[in-house]
Amino acid sequence: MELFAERGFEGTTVSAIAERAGVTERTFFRHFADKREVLFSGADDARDVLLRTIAEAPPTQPLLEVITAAMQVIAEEAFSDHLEQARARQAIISSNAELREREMLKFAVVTTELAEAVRSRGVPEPAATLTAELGAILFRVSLHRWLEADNDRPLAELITDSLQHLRAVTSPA
Amino acid sequence: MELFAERGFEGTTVSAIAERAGVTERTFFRHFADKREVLFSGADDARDVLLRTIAEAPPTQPLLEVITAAMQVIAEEAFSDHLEQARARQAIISSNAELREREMLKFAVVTTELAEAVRSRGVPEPAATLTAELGAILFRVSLHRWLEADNDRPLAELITDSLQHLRAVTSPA
Amino acid sequence: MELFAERGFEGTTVSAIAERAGVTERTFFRHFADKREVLFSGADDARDVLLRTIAEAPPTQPLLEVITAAMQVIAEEAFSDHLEQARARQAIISSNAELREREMLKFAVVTTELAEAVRSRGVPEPAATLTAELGAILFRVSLHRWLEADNDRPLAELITDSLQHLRAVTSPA
Amino acid sequence: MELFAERGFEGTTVSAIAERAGVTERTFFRHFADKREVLFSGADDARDVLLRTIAEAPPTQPLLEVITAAMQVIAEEAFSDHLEQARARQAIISSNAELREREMLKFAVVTTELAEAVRSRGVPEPAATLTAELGAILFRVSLHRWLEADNDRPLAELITDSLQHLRAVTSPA
DNA sequence: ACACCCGGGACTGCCCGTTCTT
DNA sequence: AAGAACGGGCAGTCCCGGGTGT
Repeated sequence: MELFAERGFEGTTVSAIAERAGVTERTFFRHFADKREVLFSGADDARDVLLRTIAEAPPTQPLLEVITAAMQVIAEEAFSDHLEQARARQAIISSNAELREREMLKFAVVTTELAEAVRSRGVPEPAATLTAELGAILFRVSLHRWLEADNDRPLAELITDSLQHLRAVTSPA
Repeated sequence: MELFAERGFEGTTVSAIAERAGVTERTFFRHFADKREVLFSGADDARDVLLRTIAEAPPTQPLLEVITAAMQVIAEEAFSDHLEQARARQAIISSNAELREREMLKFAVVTTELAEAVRSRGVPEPAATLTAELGAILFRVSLHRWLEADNDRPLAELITDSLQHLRAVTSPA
Repeated sequence: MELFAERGFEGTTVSAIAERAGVTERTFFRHFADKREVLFSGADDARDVLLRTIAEAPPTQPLLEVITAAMQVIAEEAFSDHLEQARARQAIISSNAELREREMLKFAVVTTELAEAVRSRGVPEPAATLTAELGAILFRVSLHRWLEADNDRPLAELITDSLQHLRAVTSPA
Repeated sequence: MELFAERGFEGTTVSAIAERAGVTERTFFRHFADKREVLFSGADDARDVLLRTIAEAPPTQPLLEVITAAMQVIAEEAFSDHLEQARARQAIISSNAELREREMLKFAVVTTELAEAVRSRGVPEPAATLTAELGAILFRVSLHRWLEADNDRPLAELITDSLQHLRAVTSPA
């Protein structure tokens, strides 16, 4: 992270990272599948929490509310206390196309798993995929708003707010 | 494309592509920014048509309908006559993580431009971004359904259908 | 020069230079033999003046004095009014190994021509080459001292001063 | 070396060198920082010997003599038995501008370290740098004379001889 | 689990030659 | 004579993987 902040992602070679960590390049690749993965290795925990929370939700609750509630759980657990850190990380990701690609792939994988979770609650396709994708959008848009420089509202609140905007936008009138 | 079909994307070296095309590797990279770009270089035209169609739509029409209508235009122009080709292309992309990443980046770029187009029609944030993202989802889900092996409905129809599903999913009840 | 100052020599591509100058890359290479040459194209004038001044010196004068006098001429003509510019240029050169190499080659070429000029005044080898090399050293050391941040003595004076130091260093005692 | 002799330096590609050595291009660059370095990789040993010999010399000895003595040590150790080899190497270097540049850079680096060694024996600037540069010149001129086709005097003797010429040239009379 | 050595593909940058145009 | 457009070719760097030994 220090190196990325100093020289940027592209300006930092794997060799330099390994040296700073006191290991060889080869060892770096034993821990991370590739260079980008360094910035995403922590995300798996949040994903597990998300899916588990959804699985444990009461079966009668509307799906979109189940999902937003689960996202608010991870918002509290994994994000709320690390705003500055999240901003720094996002700044690095935003400055590099390859990292943005990877970020979207990560989101897409979770979205796919989310769709699977929705299906297993009895929703047929294409509604299940659409629901999961809506959840992903809500989280992405809310996260983006949360990370904006002039924001001071908590992430969980922004998720609720974004859901309301979403409903307003979707209504046919 | 032939080479990708024969040996897969990863199994095909740029050197082999260049040789087949009768040029040097260096020349390949003058025409395509990187190896993946070969599979996406045609998408820019569709994007231009999309944005232009939206810009020319009557200003009173609801945004989501403007967007879906524009997507149906490119569905007709750029997709409908190339189903088998699109399936082959999608099979290659789906088989490779790097290509899926690139595909999502392309979608994201268009989505950003779409949000800009929506804003320029008077919609404030965060509604503009949400609307653009909804449009992107609709297109992605519809395209996916269109490419499925057992599908025989036209893409434009699937877009309309997906929009209705979307509205059903979003309604609070 | 602006580009080199902003992004460094290595960080500046020929393509960027050409673009800034409003021409194509190919045209750049018609004017400069290679990228490094941009920083040395002005040096040829000084060299001509140096060699001409030596050729015109009275034949009885001691060689080392002829050379130092000629160097003081170009110190006045080509350097004295451009201290800050010379410092900026030197900072760029010093920051890059390839440029330092080229700088030394340039010096070496002049030194060879200088040796030829000395020989043509009747000095046999190896004295001629040694004399020329001494002249080159004097100029290099003096130039370096002149460019130092805390220096305020004129270049011509530093050349005289360096010659005295040189003599002190060479005397066998 | 064989390849350079056959086809010249520019006519020899790194790919050809690697192939002849039975490794890949990639491995070549792991051993040599760049193509030119092949011709200079042995010089580091001589440099180490030079600097160590100077460091071990009695502190009262005049500096220029310390340096010439040290150069005579490496003349015996590293050069005297390899005249033909040195001539072949020099012929390659002389035939190519890039190699001459690199040769001069190598000399300059050693000269800088030499100046540092001189300073650490109590000589102030600018005398230290001048002394080191004089040493470098002596070695270069002597080496050049040694490699000339019609020479049969040993390198160590030429160094002594060149020093005397240098003193004659420097004396004000 | 780490070290070291090598292979190999993707890319980029510099530089050169040709051809057509102005 | 100078520039635009296009391609060739080589050096060099980076990411990443396999093998092997400890």
